[in-house]
Amino acid sequence: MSSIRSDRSSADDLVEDIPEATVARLPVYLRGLVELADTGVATVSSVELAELAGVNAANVRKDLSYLHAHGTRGVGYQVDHLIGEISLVLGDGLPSPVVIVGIGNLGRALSRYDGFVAGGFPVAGLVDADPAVVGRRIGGRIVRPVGDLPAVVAESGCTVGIIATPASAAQQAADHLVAAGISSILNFAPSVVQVPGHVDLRQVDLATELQILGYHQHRRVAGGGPGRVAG
Amino acid sequence: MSSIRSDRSSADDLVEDIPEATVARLPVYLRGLVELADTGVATVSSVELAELAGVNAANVRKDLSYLHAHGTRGVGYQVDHLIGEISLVLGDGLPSPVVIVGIGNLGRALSRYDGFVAGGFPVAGLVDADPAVVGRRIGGRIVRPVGDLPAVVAESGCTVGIIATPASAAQQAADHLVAAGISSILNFAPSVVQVPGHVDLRQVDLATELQILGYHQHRRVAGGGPGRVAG
DNA sequence: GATGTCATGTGAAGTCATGCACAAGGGCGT
DNA sequence: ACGCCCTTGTGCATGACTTCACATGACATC
Repeated sequence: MSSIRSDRSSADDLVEDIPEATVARLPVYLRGLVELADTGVATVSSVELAELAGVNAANVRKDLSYLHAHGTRGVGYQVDHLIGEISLVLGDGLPSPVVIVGIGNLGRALSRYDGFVAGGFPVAGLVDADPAVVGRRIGGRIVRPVGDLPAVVAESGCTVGIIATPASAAQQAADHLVAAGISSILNFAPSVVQVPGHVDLRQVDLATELQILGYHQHRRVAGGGPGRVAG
Repeated sequence: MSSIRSDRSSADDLVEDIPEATVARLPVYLRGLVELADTGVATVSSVELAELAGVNAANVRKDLSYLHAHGTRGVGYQVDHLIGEISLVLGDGLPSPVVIVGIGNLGRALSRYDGFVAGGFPVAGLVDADPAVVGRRIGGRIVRPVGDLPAVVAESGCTVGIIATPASAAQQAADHLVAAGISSILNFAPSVVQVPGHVDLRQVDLATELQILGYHQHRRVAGGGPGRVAG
């Protein structure tokens, strides 16, 4: 495993190439581990952690093998050590402030969302294109115009942008964020946006999720029923 | 393709087995297609649709081949026909009301989210465990106690539950929803919840998404530093 | 100190998804 | 009516991820 790509690096003993699927599970592991640590549990087996995260135990072991977080055979993994390793990999050592673009219903809710701060992602600024919204005070923060985006980014050194605009404004918002130097974007708008290759974009689409649920439900009722219900 | 699994059914010409990855893309296609239809476009090629959805063209064709939405060679796909087929597969013919559990910041935002109604998912009810919240009027709807969940579900015939509670209450909320007869759950709480096999559960986790972004960013800066791109 | 028990780490196989490349086929111009 | 061109539909190969199964290794007990 490590020998395969030993050609490069291994000088920096940091993460080299963690599969996306694994990366997506690490935060879930981390949550479970923190919970365990709060309960005073010192060690955890891959089976326990797997149960906590809702995945296969072998999967957990393989995932953790990508980090330098080795366990002890016959015992398990050390909870606090694992927390440290995963946090390190996720870049959680230093908090990354976020800026939220689009202060509508969703944007307001996100501004006040405790999970951001708790997860090391304090809200550094709020911007909106609507002059009627600019200047308002949301969760102790003043909404600034989109034109201030570069300034907000520069002041706070924030690196993550959250798009909470309507779909029609999402691409513009993304462009502004990219122009301001943001390199990671979380897009809540139901719209496909294009960004340069050096920018990382993730989509969180409520409507899509519901429609996927709708498919399975529709299928359960119509497709799985007796020859198809049809009402 | 059709001959492979002609052993069973083919009597019900409905969808039989669409890959998850395809299902996840269908809503994106649908959005693009509706947009095209609004612009008056009648036909679309797989290449155009692929660009609109941000995926590969062959992927689009393969995806659509799972539906009974065949195109015309040399021409492309008929936009309105495609819209009909995808809507049908996603069960979008009849709207599925949703009930939201947990009326905090996020729950309130979701209650007022226009995308739900537009996507055929009208909000049928709001419930919360906190007596201080119960009785309040949010977006024209009264918040009811969790105990009313079975009644709300029965009245509205809603089939989708949205969990917008804190993580600590998520499992309880899920249990209540399942007990009330809900078969599809969208969980916004940062917590793994267990549901019976006949219930479909999808996770939407803002903190996790941010942490995934954090990984890539961290990696770009720290891991990729000297000796690789770095800018 | 030897031995049994337990959990990790990983090779290997199986499953799923992606993308290329090309044959099949329909429409349009001449 | 013929043939060209364009786009669909899809076999196949590649790659990514998951899961099983087992050997490796550590700890505790006797």
